[in-house]
Amino acid sequence: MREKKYHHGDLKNALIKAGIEILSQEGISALSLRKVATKAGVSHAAPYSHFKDKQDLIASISSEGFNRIYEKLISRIKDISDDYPEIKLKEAALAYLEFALTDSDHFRITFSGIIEKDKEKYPEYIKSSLRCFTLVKNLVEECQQKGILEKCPLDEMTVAIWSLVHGFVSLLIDREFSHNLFEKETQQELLIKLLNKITLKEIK
Amino acid sequence: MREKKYHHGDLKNALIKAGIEILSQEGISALSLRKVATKAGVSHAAPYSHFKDKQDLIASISSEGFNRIYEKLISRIKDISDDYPEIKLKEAALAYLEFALTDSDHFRITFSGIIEKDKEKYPEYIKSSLRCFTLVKNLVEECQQKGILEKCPLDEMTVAIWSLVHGFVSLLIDREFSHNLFEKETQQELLIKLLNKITLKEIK
DNA sequence: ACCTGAACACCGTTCAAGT
DNA sequence: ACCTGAACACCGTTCAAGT
Repeated sequence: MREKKYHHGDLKNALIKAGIEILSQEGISALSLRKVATKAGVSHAAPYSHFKDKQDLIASISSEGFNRIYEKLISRIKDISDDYPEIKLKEAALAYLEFALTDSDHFRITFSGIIEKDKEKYPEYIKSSLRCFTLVKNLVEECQQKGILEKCPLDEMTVAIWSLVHGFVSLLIDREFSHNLFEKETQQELLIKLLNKITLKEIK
Repeated sequence: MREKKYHHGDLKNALIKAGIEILSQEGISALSLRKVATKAGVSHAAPYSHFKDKQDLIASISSEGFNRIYEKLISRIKDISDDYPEIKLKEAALAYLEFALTDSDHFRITFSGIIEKDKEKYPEYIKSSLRCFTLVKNLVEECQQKGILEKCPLDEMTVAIWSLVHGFVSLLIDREFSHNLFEKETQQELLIKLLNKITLKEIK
């Protein structure tokens, strides 16, 4: 039972977690370094022992965003038979939508482009992002092999699928679709209909 | 030659313009009410005579974002014959991409969802946004009538097209696509290939 | 190595006061 | 009606100092 020095020994992760909690409770505009520090029970200058600046913390929060999306997709498709890649694709899209709806400010900050030019400075962010892209790519490849998706270059089809799903959920949480669009069908149903505009066989 | 009282008589628009300039020159993180006021040559409290708060100014900047997108699309397709709606659709998509690339921070703030729950409070924003949506809708309808796009419910196809294009350019300016994706083809070419995943006839 | 407290520049917002 | 200047609470960041 060794005593941890300072805080609980893993202040860095505690700060990331505190930041994500603030995002879900109070939203992006309330996310400040000082509030994150207070929430983690340390002084306002303590975060600077673990992060270069606020952007550095946001980069970590964004990486964790990709990690949570990855975990969510994986746990949603892991029990689906390889015989039905179109069901995997459908469930992955729905999981993506679900994350954006339930953790919308975390989703938003993950894709806020706040990293901008210095993206090379955040290798962990790149890694988490790429892992998600690869997951989608594998799903798309399975679908191509089973004749669900056209056999064009894999990267091209992956970008098409991701762009469609990402664009839809982004415009959705930004409330760009007028309300009467969802009288007849749910958001989930509409997303699947959109996917079916690209697939060769209908996903039900 | 009548003298205008205070400033130049249209401080409100001057503030919006100043904000957009800051966005293009220094980016979103540099956009502050105080800096906007200074740039327009007034005191830091002057904006409160024209905007309720910072969010209210951002709502106006976002409305202007939609207006500029609208003007850009219109001027790009106005000389194209009605016989080629697929060319109109293509040029509109390219214009959308162009705006996002050249004015990326203005584009980002327009879709930042900063309006959030109180969107009803910003009728001008809704109006500008809806005008863009309607423009796209008309293009999609023309394409459906000429057999370029499947004849499903109009709103459904419009959402599909807008989601695909919006998702692609959003992920692009957020640098989510790894660099080697664009070795063989340009961003423009890739966008058209994505569109062709949805169209019934190939757009060249 | 990790954290604190004081310090500084900057920000959003309010309000009494001026024209 | 429109703008100013002072005021206040809050923020990001730095730095000397403490353990």
